[in-house]
Amino acid sequence: MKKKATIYDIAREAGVSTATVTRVVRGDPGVREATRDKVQRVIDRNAYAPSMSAQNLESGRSKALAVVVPSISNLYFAKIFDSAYWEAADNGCSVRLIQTKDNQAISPEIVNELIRCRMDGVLFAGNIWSADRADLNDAMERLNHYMPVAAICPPGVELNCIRIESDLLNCARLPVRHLHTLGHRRIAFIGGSMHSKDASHRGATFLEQLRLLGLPDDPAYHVDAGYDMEGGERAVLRMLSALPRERWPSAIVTFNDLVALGAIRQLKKMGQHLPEDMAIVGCDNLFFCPYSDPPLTSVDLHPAEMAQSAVRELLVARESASRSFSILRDATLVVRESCGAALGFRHFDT
Amino acid sequence: MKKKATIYDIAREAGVSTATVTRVVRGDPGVREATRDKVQRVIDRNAYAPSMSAQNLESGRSKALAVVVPSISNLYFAKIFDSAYWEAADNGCSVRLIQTKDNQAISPEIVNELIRCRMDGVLFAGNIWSADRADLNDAMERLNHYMPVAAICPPGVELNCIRIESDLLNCARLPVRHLHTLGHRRIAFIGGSMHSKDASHRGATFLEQLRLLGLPDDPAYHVDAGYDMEGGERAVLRMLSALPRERWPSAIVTFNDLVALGAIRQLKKMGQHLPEDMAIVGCDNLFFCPYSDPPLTSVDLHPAEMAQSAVRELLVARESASRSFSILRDATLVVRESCGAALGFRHFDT
DNA sequence: AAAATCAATGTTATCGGTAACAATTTTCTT
DNA sequence: AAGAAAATTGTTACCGATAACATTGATTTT
Repeated sequence: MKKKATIYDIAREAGVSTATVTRVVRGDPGVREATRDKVQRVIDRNAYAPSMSAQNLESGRSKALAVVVPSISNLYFAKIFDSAYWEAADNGCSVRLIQTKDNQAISPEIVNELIRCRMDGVLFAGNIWSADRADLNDAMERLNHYMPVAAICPPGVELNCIRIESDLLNCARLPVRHLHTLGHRRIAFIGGSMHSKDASHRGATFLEQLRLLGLPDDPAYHVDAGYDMEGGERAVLRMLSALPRERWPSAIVTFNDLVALGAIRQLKKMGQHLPEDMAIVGCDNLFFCPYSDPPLTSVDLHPAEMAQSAVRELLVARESASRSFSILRDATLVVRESCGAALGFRHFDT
Repeated sequence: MKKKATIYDIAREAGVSTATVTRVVRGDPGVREATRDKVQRVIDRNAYAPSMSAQNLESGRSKALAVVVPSISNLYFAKIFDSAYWEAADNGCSVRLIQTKDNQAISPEIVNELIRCRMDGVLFAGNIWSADRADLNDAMERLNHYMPVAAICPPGVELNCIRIESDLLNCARLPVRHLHTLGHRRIAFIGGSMHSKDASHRGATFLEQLRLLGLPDDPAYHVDAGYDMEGGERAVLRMLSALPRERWPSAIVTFNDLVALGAIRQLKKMGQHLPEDMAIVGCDNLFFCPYSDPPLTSVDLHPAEMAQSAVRELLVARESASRSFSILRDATLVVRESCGAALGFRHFDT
């Protein structure tokens, strides 16, 4: 590897001052054509580009945001990052991706890293709010010294930052109402881990909807399913094994599409026909929903739009002072065949 | 936002020199307990952490790698990034994700950005090698001034960098041989865009395998399918519509699992039973393969391991000089039900 | 008690770039 | 051609941290 060129190397080799090199690099006016050419040739020959560290140090700004997620291999978070990435790029900002090791906490190490990088803003997605309150407040406090903070979180969470709220109310209401309209009366929910506040929040909202419609909220219809396919399979097996056939639900609302995928597989293994014997609704509207068998009805929380809003607000907050407010983007139910809408109204309460 | 604290602020407020602050931050020995406590309190009160820009400038190293991919929403690239991220983290390195706008080129802007950031290394995934040769060599040349370069690419590509080769030979050979063993004689390939060298390389390898086994390499069995589900649907429709029923293939090898998913849907629409009427093999072994209907047999190129190797080599190359060599990780065929292996040997050559 | 040793802390040049201003040319006036 | 104005180009302090070295003060040695 050749020695990395600095602006001094370029200036010396071109026989000009560093200021002139800067002018040429930035395309500033007020440089004689001949000088510009001469300097540009030296720049090209050395593959020179000004060091970002030096620029950031000088300007005191990084022109970079951070997005903190549990895992980018999770399509939901990938959508969020992707959207944030391009929205920031449109505004001349880069985005750094930070993954959390333990899958949930907002650790002091991460806070430190964010501060060290002097980010212009940070967006948290994934359930940081289930961390210990004191730790969380402390982290927010520390971060707020240096940068605006945004978080995609359930409604009503107390967080001293820009809150982009997931529409968990509709996330539970839309599928339940839809299934109710189709004639379903025994509706089950297989939700994420009950240890997560996010998941239990969804579970609570789900139960509330059942009660509003006067439907049975049998605890046997509400089981922990984790966040993935295996969880979905196990949850269905556990739930149905524990119930006599005549008390089986006629519809299952799942925590997300992955859980739904697992649930579908397990139901098929148990000889159920979908959607005739059992309706299924997922959440996140991932790319494969139209391609599952049957095509999966799913709630779309519009993660990309939430991320876009978050980035916009962060960029605004860089300048101004307002730091704590919330934004909500309504969820949408995307109806496909797994909920059995095409079958028309039927009364499932045998 | 409070004024961001610098090491000078901390030093002044604690009544010590900057050197002592640095010592406390790093936990260096040789600081009196009382002094350490005093300084630490000021650090905590101000949520101070040393500026990375300043550190990088001083040390001349960024301790950061870059991973350049077309889109992180693509699960294959997400796996690569994820793996690179943690492998780098284990070695005290961070990883920056860069997405390419046009989905394939290694643009001068990206090269410039990489140099500006003074990355310690860069890993390219996605088909940069299909760019114009002159541009590509130029970009490599420029990058090599500043950092080691690695690329995940097809075998045999001429690239002046560390090449982590995808095992495209087996990627075509394994499914074709397997299907042949099961009795299939008319095997089709619906591949990525024919404009991409990667895709055409796979197509060529596929045809070669057919010839080696003495199977027909009818051009009608080889159609462009893009990279996603829609492409798979269209490709199947186009291929089968153009053929009389008796010349339909009995098996289809697809470019990747997404294309396979689309193909499966289209085949079902056309009334085909899978895998009895038609065997399908995908590629990438994505998470949903066990959950598709039928569960999808797929080739695994082990992207995570490739990324891990790439990062290791990049970290080694930081120190040493060797810069151009290649590594190959064998592909694996993961047999599930979509290829009909469970049905036993049958002769499909009606 | 003076000298030597060691522990704790301070000083300063430096990294690569930019901003603000200073200095030098060049071009234009009259 | 002298002086003014405009166009180029150069100089230097600074951004925040660290390394290398310098200094101070305390403790031990003789």
